[in-house]
Amino acid sequence: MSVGHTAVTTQPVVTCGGEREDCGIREVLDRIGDKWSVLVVVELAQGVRRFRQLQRAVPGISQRMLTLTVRRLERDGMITRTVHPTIPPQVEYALTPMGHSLTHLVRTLADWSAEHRDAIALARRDWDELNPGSGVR
Amino acid sequence: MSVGHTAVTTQPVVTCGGEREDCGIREVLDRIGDKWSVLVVVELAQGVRRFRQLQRAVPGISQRMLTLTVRRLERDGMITRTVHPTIPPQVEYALTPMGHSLTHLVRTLADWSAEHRDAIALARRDWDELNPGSGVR
DNA sequence: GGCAGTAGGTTCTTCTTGGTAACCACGACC
DNA sequence: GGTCGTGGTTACCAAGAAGAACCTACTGCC
Repeated sequence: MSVGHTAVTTQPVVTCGGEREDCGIREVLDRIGDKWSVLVVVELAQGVRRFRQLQRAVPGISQRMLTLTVRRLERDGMITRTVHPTIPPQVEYALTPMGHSLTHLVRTLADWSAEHRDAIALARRDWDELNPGSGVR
Repeated sequence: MSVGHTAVTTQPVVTCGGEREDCGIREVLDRIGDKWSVLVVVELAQGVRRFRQLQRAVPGISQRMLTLTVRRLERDGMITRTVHPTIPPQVEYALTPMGHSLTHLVRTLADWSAEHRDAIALARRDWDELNPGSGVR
């Protein structure tokens, strides 16, 4: 911003570590940014769970969404799926080490949220008062 | 809280800080989990930007999506929008302190992503080999 | 006069996400 | 014999997010 001989157009000050703009943020968000993944991970952080247990622990999730969510998490190596060939079949889901490291990340998110929740709610109220009926939400 | 006289069914081991399952994770993800917010925040972390600058810096974003994104970020108190009543009007976007704290969070996300990217890609390939044509993505 | 740039707004269409419901096999329970 | 519970799958559908294309109003440049 200050002195420049030939004008530095856009000097990267806080890049993401040498990568372009994106870094890998989009990848993470594509993975856990959906509606249910983090909730399932948080529940599995408490211990091994079966399908119905998960469904009951995550209120509002449908069978299909839970199926899709655990499949994706399994595919990404975040959880393991163990089938016991009993009748009726028992399927157990558990976090992998990588899935467990994800819980730390989730914790960071939660901490940030708790820290700024009030300020955000306040900012929203102020903004909504100044811009009534703008349709932004 | 601890010792229960009538059997504690599921003892929370890694709760999110006393709140239910959710904590504030969903709030954060609802805020930054969309396709563009983090990218705009990352770009603004480099300094003050104008509308067109942002649009050029975030490849692929449409005018409308950029408008919506900056409006929402402004509403949540993450960025400020300063209009200079010149002709043509100049509008400058900048991070607030809270928006800046968000960049730290984003950094954490990026670090986690960089650390586990390879392992995830590997897990995916293995899974896709074992489950061909399952339709999961 | 015509084009580019600036900061959007408006409308239309497409794509993705998530939800609902039905169905399966199998045994247990009543 | 009907229903429940288990762990799914499949088909269908509604809502919202995103994209594309057009519009404004204003000025400076050639």
